[in-house]
Amino acid sequence: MTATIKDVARLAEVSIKTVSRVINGEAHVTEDTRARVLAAVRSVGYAPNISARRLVQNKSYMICILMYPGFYQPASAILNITMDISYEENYDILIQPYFPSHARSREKLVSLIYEHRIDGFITTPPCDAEDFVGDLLNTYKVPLVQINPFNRSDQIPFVVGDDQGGASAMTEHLIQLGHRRISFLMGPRNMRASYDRLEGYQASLVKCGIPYDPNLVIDSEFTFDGGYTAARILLEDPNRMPSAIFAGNDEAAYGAIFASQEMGIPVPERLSVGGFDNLTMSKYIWPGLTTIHQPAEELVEIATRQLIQQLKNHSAMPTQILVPSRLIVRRSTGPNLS
Amino acid sequence: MTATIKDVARLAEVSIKTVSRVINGEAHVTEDTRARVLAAVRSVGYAPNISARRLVQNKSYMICILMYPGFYQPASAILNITMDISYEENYDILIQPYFPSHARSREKLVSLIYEHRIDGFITTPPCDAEDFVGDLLNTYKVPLVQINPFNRSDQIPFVVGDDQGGASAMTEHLIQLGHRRISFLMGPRNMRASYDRLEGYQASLVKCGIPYDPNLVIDSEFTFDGGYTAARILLEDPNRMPSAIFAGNDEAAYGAIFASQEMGIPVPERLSVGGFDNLTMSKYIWPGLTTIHQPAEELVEIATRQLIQQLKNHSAMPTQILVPSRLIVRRSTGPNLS
DNA sequence: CTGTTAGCGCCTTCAT
DNA sequence: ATGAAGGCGCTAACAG
Repeated sequence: MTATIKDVARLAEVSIKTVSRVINGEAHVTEDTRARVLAAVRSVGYAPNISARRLVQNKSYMICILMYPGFYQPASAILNITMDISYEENYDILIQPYFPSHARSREKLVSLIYEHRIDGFITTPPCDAEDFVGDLLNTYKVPLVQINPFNRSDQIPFVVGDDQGGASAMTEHLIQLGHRRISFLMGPRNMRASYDRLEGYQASLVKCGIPYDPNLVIDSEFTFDGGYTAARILLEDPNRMPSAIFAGNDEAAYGAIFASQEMGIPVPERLSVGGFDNLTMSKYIWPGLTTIHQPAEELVEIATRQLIQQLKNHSAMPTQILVPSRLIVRRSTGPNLS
Repeated sequence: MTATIKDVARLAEVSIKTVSRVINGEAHVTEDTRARVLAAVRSVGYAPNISARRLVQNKSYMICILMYPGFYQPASAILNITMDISYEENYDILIQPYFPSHARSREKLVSLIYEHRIDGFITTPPCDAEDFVGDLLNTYKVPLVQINPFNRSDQIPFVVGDDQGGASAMTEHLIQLGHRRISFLMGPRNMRASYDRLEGYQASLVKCGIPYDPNLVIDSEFTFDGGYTAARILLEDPNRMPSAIFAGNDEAAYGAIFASQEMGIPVPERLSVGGFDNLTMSKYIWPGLTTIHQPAEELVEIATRQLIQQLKNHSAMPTQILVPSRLIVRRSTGPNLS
C-alpha cells in the first residue's frame, strides 16, 4: 500500500494537519517541524492522493480542450505545450475531440460536466460555432476560454490570431510579385477565420487598386479535398484561370498544389499558391509553402494559462488577447510570368 | 449545488445504497424501485461524483498513452479512436507526451503514478526504449500494454505491427518494378521497427537473388530531416546513386522526396521512393507516396481496449497481438528506367 | 430485496 | 504554531 498523510504524520510525530500544511505550502509551521515532515515524506515516498483532494475541494484539477478532429491538426505541437503546462501547474489536460452537433460528442461533454470531471474548458473552432457548448458551460458556471471564437463576447475570455492582417499580408505579397488574378478559397461558414481572411484579401485588393472579381473567390473547406476540388474547378476553366491561389488555410493549399501538379501546371512557375497557418508539413511539402505563421501552439498555451489563472483566482477579469501573425515566404509563390 | 446521491435517495424514498445499486447497474433491485430511483435521478439531474467514486475505489478511471512528440504523429486519428473508447468505457484517456531520458517527462510520469492519477498505461515507441518506464510501472504494479515494444516480453501484453512483412512487401514491389539498386534508410537505434524493417528488406533481396550492398544502407532517423539528409548523401555520390529509396518511414520519405525534387531528380521517373506507416499526409504529398499501411489508430485502439479489459478483469492473461500490414501503391514508385 | 454502518484520504473549522 | 473532530460523496461489507 502506498503511504498516506497519516503515515507521514506518525513518522514525523505531528498531526496530519501539520503535514497537510507543509504539503500545501501554508504558513504557521516552524522551520524545524517543516524539515521533519519533509524528511518523513521522502522517507515513505508520500504523495497526496489526488482523488481525495479532488473530493474534499470539489475540484478536479483537470481542464479540457475541445478540438475538432476533422483538420490535420498540429496536435503534436499542442501536446508538447500542454505537457509543460500540466507539469508546472499540476493540472491534467484532456484533449477531447468534439464534433459540433454530434450526439456522442455532446453526451461526452455533458458527462464531463455533470460528473465534475473538468474544472474549465477551452474551445477551438469550430466547436464554439453551435451555441450548445457555450450555453451548457454557462448554465453550469464552468469557466471557458475561447480560441478564435466565431463570436467574440465581453463576458468570455478569448485568444485570437490576426486573420485579417495575415490575409492582407499574403495578398499584398502576391500583388507585389505581379499577380493580378489572385483567387481566394473561402473556408467553411462555421469559422470566423473564413470571413476574416476574406476581408483581409478584399481589403488588400482595394488598397492596391485591383478590382474585386467574384469569379476568383470560390467556396471551399479548410481541408485537402476542399482545396483540391476548388483548384481543379479554377484551373480547368480558362475564364477563371488565376495566376495565384490564396488558399484559405494550409491544408487547402496542399490540395491546390496537388491538383496543380496533377494537371501539369508547375508551382510556382505558372501558379503561385499561398496558405495560412504554417502547419509543420508546410515546410516539408515541395516546393515549400508560402504561408502565414499563426502558431496554434501559442494560442493554446496562452489560453490554457489564462484558464488556469482564472481557476486559481476567481475574480480575474475576462481577458482578450490578439496574437500577431507573420508572412513566411517559401518557394510556392513566385513572380507572375504570364 | 449539484445533487448528490442523498438527494436522490430522499426523493425516491429509498436508501442511498439502493440508489448506488441502480446507478451501477447491480442486481437485487425490483423493477419498481429501480424506476422510482431513475425518475428521481432525472428529476434532480443527478450524476455520480467521480472524485468520490475514485477515492473509495482507489481507482482513477483514467488511462494514459505515452507518446513521443518528435514524430509527425497521426495524433488526430488517435484522438478520434480514444474519444470513442472513452465514451463507451467511461474511462478518460490522457495522451501524455514523453521523451525518453528527459527529466521533466520522468517527473511527470512519477507524479501521475504516485498520486494515483492513472490506472494503466500504454507505451508507444520509443518511450519503452529506456527501462525507466517499465521498471517504474512494474514496481508500482501499474498495468501496461505496449505498442511495438523494443523487447517483447511474455509478461507484458503488447500489440505490434508487421514491420518485417511490410518491409518485405515494399522491397519486392520495388524489385518487381525492375529496381536493383534499392537504398534503405535505417531508422533510429532505439526503435525495434528500425531493425525489423531492415531485416524485411534484406530478406527480400536474398529471396530475389540481389546481392546486399552495404553502401546502399544508410543510418538515418524517422524524421523529415533524417530522410532529407540521407537522400542528399546518396544522390550526390555517383558511386552510391540508387534507382529507388526505401525510406524507413513516411516522414523520412517526405524528406527524401523533397531532396530529390530540390536536386532536379524527378520522382518517380528517375527515382522511386517508398515509405512506411501510411500517415494521412502520404496521399496528399505529390506525387502520392507508395507506402505500407500500418494503422497507428488500430494499434492504439486494440491496445486501449486490451488495457481496459485487464483493468476490469484482473485475471486476464497477457495478450500478444500482431496486426497485419499491407502495401499501398501510389505514384512515388515506378518502373526502373535507368 | 433493501438498509445501516464504516471508512476511503484529505482539507476546513475551530480549539488550544 | 499545532491539533482534534467533522465531513466531502461514494461504495463495500454486512445485516436484516
